[in-house]
Parts: sequence; structure tokens; C-alpha cells
Amino acid sequence: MNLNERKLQILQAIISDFIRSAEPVGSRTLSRKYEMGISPATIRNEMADLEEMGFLTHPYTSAGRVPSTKAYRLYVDDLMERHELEEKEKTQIRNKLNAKILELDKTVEHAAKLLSELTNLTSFAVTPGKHEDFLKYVNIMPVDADTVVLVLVSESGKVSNTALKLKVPCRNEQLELLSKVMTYNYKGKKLSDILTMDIIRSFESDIAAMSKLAESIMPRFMITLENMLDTELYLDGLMNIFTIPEYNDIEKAKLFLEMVNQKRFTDVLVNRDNGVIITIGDENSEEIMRDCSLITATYKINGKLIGRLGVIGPTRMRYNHVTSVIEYMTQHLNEAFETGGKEDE
Amino acid sequence: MNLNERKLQILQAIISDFIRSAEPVGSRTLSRKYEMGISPATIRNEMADLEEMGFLTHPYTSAGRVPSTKAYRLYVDDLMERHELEEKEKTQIRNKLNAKILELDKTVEHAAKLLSELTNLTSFAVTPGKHEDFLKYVNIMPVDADTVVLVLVSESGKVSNTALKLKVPCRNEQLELLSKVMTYNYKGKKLSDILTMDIIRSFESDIAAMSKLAESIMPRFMITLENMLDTELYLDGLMNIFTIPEYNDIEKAKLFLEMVNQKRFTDVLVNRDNGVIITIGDENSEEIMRDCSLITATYKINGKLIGRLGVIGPTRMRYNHVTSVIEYMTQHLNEAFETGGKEDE
DNA sequence: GGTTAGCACTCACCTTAATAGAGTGCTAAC
DNA sequence: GTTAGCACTCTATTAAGGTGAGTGCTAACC
Repeated sequence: MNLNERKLQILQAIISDFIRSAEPVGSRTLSRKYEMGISPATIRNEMADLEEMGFLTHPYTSAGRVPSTKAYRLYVDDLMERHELEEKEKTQIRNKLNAKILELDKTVEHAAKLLSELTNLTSFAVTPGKHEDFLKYVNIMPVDADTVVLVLVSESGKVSNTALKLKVPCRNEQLELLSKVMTYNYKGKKLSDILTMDIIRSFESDIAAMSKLAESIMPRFMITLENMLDTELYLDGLMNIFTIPEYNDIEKAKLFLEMVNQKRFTDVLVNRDNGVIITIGDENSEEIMRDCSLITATYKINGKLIGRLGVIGPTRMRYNHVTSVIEYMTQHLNEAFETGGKEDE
Repeated sequence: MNLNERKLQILQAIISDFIRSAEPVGSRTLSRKYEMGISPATIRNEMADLEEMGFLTHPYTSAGRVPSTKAYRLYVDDLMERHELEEKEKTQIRNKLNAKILELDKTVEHAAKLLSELTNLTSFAVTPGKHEDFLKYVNIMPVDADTVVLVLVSESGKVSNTALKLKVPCRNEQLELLSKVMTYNYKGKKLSDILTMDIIRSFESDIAAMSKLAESIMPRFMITLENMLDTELYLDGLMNIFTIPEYNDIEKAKLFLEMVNQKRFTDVLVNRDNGVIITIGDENSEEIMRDCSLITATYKINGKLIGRLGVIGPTRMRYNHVTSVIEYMTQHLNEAFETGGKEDE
């Protein structure tokens, strides 16, 4: 049995209808709503075929048909028409994301918020892991007799800092010298490399002369560096789950909210392939996500560091609209982070 | 009619029972469970009196009795026995909060998390508003030919920074000079005062000489300063709502979650009185919180800056336990922030 | 041979009714 | 003042019947 034109047409109609209504689609409804010149009985025959082929299921004997993962996959890959965003949506994206391009993390947070507003789904955005980022600058500034602030700046413009009290008071020149030595030693090195032992050890011997000072500072230097490496996850639109019929059940809503709050969930996001990736229902590797579809895309900072952006929702989602929104947003982010990433105003 | 010993005893029993079970308490149940040597009928008479006095209600004609706000108030003020925390809970609080005392914000975040774990309610913690905080140090550090990092440090140890590109390249000495001038001008000034216009204006004229550089930096200086002033709100245990019978209804759970996510909610928290404050049900000023009780307490940093910590949950909550936990935690925070606030290890 | 009308059948969902259970309020007796 | 007894109230649960949307099958139709 093969998928002829008419079967595809019926399948497409069922998917569209179900995405809109969240109700199983019956043959009668279908023939009434989409005038395709064939009777319900004929549609029923075709439906039976489509079910046998694995594209449809029905929840109980005499309910309408519901698309399967396989159907959504076919739809996403072949059937789905490209959805052109409304001008209103486009300007909204441009405006909201341009306003705050000054601060990378804020921009990413805004992106997540905007994405959930435009899709009415739960969205997330992950800042790039800094493993491909390089250290640019180390400075230890005196504040008090025994208080200093340690500031690290990376190539991509991330600034990380900490205030700490010294066990031994020290002169400003010592701090300056140490800053310079550290900058000299670490500049241009990968952040993640600096965290490995041997670099540290060799350096520690270099500065044995001022070891007391360095001893105070090194542990915190490492912690601050680690903080710099962390990705940040922004979730938004969590409450949208309550407007989705699939989650009208308290138990399901609870499970969903607990899932996206798990550390596990973050890991899944970070480990996804690049580009726009759609995983549908049981295509997801994690058991707990089998009821959901996930659409993610990547954006780049200076064409290099990679962050992610996406939505999670029921398998029944407006794939074409969501995809268009995400594509437009990541494209915009890429451009924004490329040229004017750190430009002022 | 007055509250004699027996009435109080009955009221206390009803409150305790209802806090535990979340079910209206009947006369029969009461006489069976708490052997107070009187028959259900007598209890019913007393109940009728208590209801007339406004301490009890019943949801429908023949349901058991439920405590009113007035009853909880009496309970909290007079009847409630002090609850001694288990040693396990105490050590948990000490350990978890000591481990991270290095970073103020992290500690506050941990406190919120711990509080929700110990109470099984939704908790929150607010970092102090910095309006009583003073600027300690300004530094503008060169990173690149045209990139600098602006770092502000406050009296309480808060560090705020931003990276920015200069429109005009400039020499290091200029930056150093500007840092020094700014530090000299602003040191010891209240953060919020610096934001007012006249200080800025007078300063701007002072440095007319290097106006180009200052022009680049001042707007961002102000933004960074503002960021420093912000309070941070940490919410935790949101999902606990799903285990509370009162919120077993999807609509109620939704309303609750939406409420605590409102900006309005933050405002309520920030504007509460100092010390341990319990507001019960309709004692709350905000309409939307009339079904909840709120317990908050304040902690101090260096005995001065004031942050807040608390829980929100159904009026039926374990007031004595929650109060003990919050008291113990704030007391611990006060001590920790007093002496070793910024001490390293 | 594909298409269609007709029909029996299925199953969720809604409404209604019946029943059980917990509790109250009142009264009369202790 | 206290208590036993009893009628009454209201919720919650279960069962039963009806409705409607939908299916699958068969036989007739073009």
C-alpha cells in the first residue's frame, strides 16, 4: 500500500484539524469541513489504510483519528507549508531583541520570554557554554585594606567577578603585579584549559615569591572561572501549560512542570544537534518527554560560541508557526551578536 | 458569651486536626480522638457557640467545622505551643547555609530552597534593597584598545559590572584618572543618592576636561548602578503546591502559581514590616492572596541592610513549625552576615 | 473496482436517580 | 449543664439510561 495523493490530502487535513482543535478527527467532520468531493465512508476506508500504515491511531474503538508520531514526522518533513510570519510578529522580535543587546544574558532571557509569548508554549534559552571561550583579562583591584575584587573578562565579553578578603594585607603594587602576571600567563588560553591542573601547577611555582598572596586568591580565582564557564538556562511561559487541553489534568501538568525543572532537562537541551531540530513524541530519548515535542535551534556569538533556543509542548503543536518564529529569532540573534554584540547603544 | 477553658480546648483541637487533615472536623471525630470526657452533643453545643463568635464556619449545612481567620489568629497569638526544631533540621540549616556564605546572593537563594524543603510550602527570599548601601569603589579597567570594564563595589560587598566599547580610544592613564576621580567623588555616598541628577551634573562639569571619555561611560555607569540597587527575588518549592489538597484543583493551582509570579507579589513582600510577621487569609491586603497565609521574617546584613525570607501557603499550615524554621534560619543568617559575611573560607 | 449508502455496534460523556455516610440541630430526658 | 435520640441536610459515590460522534462492514451503485 502506498501513500497516494488523496491519502496525503486526508492525512494533512487530519493533522491540521487536530493541531487546531485537539479533538480526534472523524470522517464525517472531515468531509463536511474540507470539501474534497468524497463521502465519509470513502474517507473511512482511507483512514483505515492510514492507520494500518502507522500514521493514525484512535484512542478507543469509536473515536475519531489522531495523528501518530510518524504522521507528524511526515508532516514536518514533507507536507508542512512554510509559514510566513506576520509583519507584526517580525517587528516585535526585532524591537524587543534590539533594545537590550547590550547585555548578552539579558538578551537571551528576553528571547526566551518573547518566544513563549509568540508561541503560547513553554520556551527556553541557553547561553553558550564558554568552553570555546578564551580568557582576556585578569585584574585584582584593591578596595579596602584587606578587601580586593577579582575580575575576569573573556573574549566573548563575559565578565565574572568576586569580592574577597585577604588573609594577609598587601600593597597595591603586589596586586598589580599579580594581575599582570596572571593576565600574561592566561591570556588567550581556553577557559576550560586553565581549569586543568598542570597549567595551574606550573604557574604556582612561577609565583612562589608572592605565594602568600596567590594562595589567598587562587581558590577563588578557580571558582570565579568556573562560574564563567556555566551556561545559564532561562525558562519562560511555564504557565502556558495550563491553557493547553492536553495538560488539563493536574497530574499531567505537575509532571510537565517537574520535568522542565529537572537538571536532566537542561542536559538534554545542551546536548542537542545544531541548527533547527524537531523531535516529536517518542522520538525523544528521555522517557519522560515522550508526550512532548521539542523544537530547538542554535544561535552563535561572533560566529563561534553556540547557544540554544527553543520550545517544548504537546506533540500537537503548530510546527510551522513555531519553526518560523524560532528561525527568525535565531537569525536575528546571530546578526545582532555578530556585529554589534558589545557596541554601546 | 466568653471563651472558657473548654471552648479553647475544643477550638485548639479543631485547629490542630484541620491543619493535619485538611478535612472539616466533626463533633464525633473530635470526641473519639481527643478524649476530653464530654459527648459529641456537648461538643456540638460548644461548636455552635464558637461559630456564633466567629471562630468557626462550616462549608455547608452538615459538614464538620473549619477554623476561620479569627481562629487562626487566636491560635497563632495565644494557643500555639512553641515548636522545637529537631536536631536534624537545625544541623541541616547550619550546614547548608554555611557552605555558601561567601556569596551573598547564592546564600539567599540557598535559604529559599532550604526553607521550601523544610516546610513543604512555597518559599521566597529577597535580597536587601541597596538603598541604604554606600558606594565604595569605582574602577574602569582597560581590556582592549577600545573595550573597558566598569566595576562598582558597594559597602556591603556587592559587585556590579559591565563591559563596554568606547567610542573614542583612550590611554590607560585617562581611565585610571577617571576611576580615581569617580571614586573620590562618589565614595561613601548612598547609591540611591548618586542616581539623583544634581550630584551627577555637578560632577559632569568637574570633569569637563575629559568629557568625551566620561560621556561614553556615564550612561552605563548609571545603568550599572541601578542594577546594583535592585533586589533579587528567589522563589522555591513552587511545585509543592501540587501536594496540597487545597490546590488539588487545576484552576486554583494555576491562580496560585500566577499570583506568585506577579510583580505585584514581589512588591507585597518588600513592603512588609520587620520581624516575624504572620498574615492569615483575609488579613492580606491583596485580594488575590485572601486564601493564603504569609509568614515572613527579616534578616540583616551587617546589622543594617534588610532582606526578607518567608513562605506562602494555604491558611491551613503548620504555623508553629514554619515559624520556628524561619526564626532559626533568619537568626543564623544574621549571625553569618554579621561577622564573616565576606570572609574567605 | 472504486465509491457510497445503510446499518449495527462501540464507547465516552452527560444526566439523573439512588444510596451511603458524616455531620448538624433540636428536643426531651437525665 | 449534659447527653441520647432522631429527623434532617448535604456531599460523594455509584449505577443506569440516553445521546452522539464515530467506526467497520456489507451490499449496492456507477
